[in-house]
Amino acid sequence: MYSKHSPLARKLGSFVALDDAELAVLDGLHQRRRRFVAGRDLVHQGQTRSAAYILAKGWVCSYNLLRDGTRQIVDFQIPGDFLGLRSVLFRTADHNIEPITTVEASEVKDSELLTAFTQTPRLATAVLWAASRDEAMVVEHLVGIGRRNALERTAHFLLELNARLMLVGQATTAGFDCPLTQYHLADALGLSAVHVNRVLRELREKGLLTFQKGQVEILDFNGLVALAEFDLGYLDHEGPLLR
Amino acid sequence: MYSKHSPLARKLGSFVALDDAELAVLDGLHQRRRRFVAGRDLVHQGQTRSAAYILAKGWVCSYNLLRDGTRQIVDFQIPGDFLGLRSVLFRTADHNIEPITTVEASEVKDSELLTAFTQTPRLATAVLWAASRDEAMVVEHLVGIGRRNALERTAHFLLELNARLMLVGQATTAGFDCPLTQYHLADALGLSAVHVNRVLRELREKGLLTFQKGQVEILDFNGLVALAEFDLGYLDHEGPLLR
DNA sequence: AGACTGGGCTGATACACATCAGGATTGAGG
DNA sequence: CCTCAATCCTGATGTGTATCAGCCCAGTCT
Repeated sequence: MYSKHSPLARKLGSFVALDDAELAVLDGLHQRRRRFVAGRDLVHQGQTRSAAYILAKGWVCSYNLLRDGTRQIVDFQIPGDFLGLRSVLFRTADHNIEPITTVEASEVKDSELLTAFTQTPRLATAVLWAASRDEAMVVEHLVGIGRRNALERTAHFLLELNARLMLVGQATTAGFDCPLTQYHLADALGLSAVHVNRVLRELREKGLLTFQKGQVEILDFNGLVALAEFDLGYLDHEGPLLR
Repeated sequence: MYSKHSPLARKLGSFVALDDAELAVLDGLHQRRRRFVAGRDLVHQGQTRSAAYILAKGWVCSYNLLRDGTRQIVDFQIPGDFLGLRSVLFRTADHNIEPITTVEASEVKDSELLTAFTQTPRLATAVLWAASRDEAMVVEHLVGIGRRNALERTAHFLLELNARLMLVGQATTAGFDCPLTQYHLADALGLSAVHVNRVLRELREKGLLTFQKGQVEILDFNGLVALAEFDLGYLDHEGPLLR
C-alpha cells in the first residue's frame, strides 16, 4: 500500500495507518534532496541550528567523540531513518553524524517538522513510535556492551543489523551487503579493531558467519541466535496499533 | 507557573509552553494513583498489555535480564518521568521495571495516552521531546560503558544523576540523597559490585566525593567534572522551543 | 543477648581485551 | 610497473576488571 512512497512512509505506515492527507504531508517533507560524500561529517557535536534529515539512500553512523580521541558509535542509520532529530528538538547537536557511503537525504527544517506535527497529530504519534524503536535499539546496544562478551556482542550486533535490513528488503537470513570496516565495528562495539578481527575469525572458525569484502554471509542462523541470545521478536509487531 | 501541577507538567512545560486546556488534559492523566513497594517488579520483560505510568514519588530502575542471570540497568527514573512508554507503543515490554524505594505512580492506559495526543498535538510534541531527552541519557550511558574506564564512568554517572535531580529540586552541587546500593550501581555501570566498592573508595581517597549511608556528598565538583569529561550543558536548553 | 541479614569492604588470582609492532593484501593513481 | 594508502591479519605483552573467598558492621528479629 505504501510502496510508491518513501521508506519513511513505509516504516511509519506499519505502525499508524496513514491516510492520504497524512501521506501528503509526509511527502511534503521530502523537498530539498541533498547528497553527501562518505567520510565528511554531516553534523558535528555542539553545532547549533542544524537541520534534521530523512535518509533516502546509503548508510550513516552517529557517534560521540571523547577528548582522548576515541569515539563510540551509538547507532547506524539506514534508509527510512531520521537523522539528527534530537539536534532539532534540543537546538544543539550532542553527537556527530558521518556518512559511511555516499548518501542521499532530504533536509527537514525544524519549523516544517513542528507544523507537520500540529497539522497531523497522528503523524506525531508515528514519529514518537519510530523514536521509541530507535531508543529500543540503543538500549539493546547498551545491554550488549555492558553485559555481553566480545563474541556474543558482535554476533548480536550483526543479527540486529540483519533484522533491520530485512525490514527494508536489503537482507535475507543468508546475509547482506555491509559497507562497514572493522574500525566501524570496533567503534560501535567498544572493542579495538585488532580484537574485532580476532572475533570475526572466531565466528568464521565456528562456522557461524563470514564477513569479507563487504559481504556478511550467515552460515548458521540458529547457532548465531543461540550464541547471542537474540530475541527474534523484538523488532516485530503485529500491524498498525493506531487505525 | 507550572508549580501547582505535576512534576511531569513542570518538565514538559520547560519545553513546550502549555496552555490551560493542555494542562487540563495532562492532569486528567493522573487519575488512578497507585503505590508499589520496593523490590517487587512493576513490569516484566515479555509482559503484554502493560500500562504506562507517570512517576510521582520515589525512584525506579528499568533493566534488561540476560539468561545467565546478570542484568543491565538501562536507566533510573525519578519523579516526573514516564515509565513503560515503550511497552505501550510496542504492546509488549522489552524490559523490566523495579521500584527501588516505595513508589507512587499514576497509571495511564494506552487509549488515554493516544487520545490525549490526538486532542492536543503540542502535548505529543512535548512527549516526543521528553522521550528524546531520555534517549540522550541512554546514549550518554552507552558512551560511558563503551569508552570510559570504571572511575570516569562512575563519576560521570553520579554527576548525571545529580544534574537530573537538580532539575526537580532534589539536589545541589553539594550532593543528594541516593537510595541506590552498590549492587544497583554495578548493574547500571556494567561492573561487579566488588569493583564498584573499590572505585567509590578511590573517589573518596582522591577527595572527589563520598557515597555513604544513602548520601552522596560532592567534595570537589570541578575535579569530578574534569575527571568525567562531563558536559555541563547537555541537559540544559534555553526555555520553551515551541510557544 | 544472640542470631540473622543486607550491605559494605578487602586481598589474591584469573582472564578478557587493549596495546604494540609489524606483515600481507588490495585497489587507486601516476 | 611502482608507490601509496586502506584495510585486514597475527603474535607477544600488558592491564583493567571479574571472580572467589571471606571479614566487618549495623539493624532488626527472637
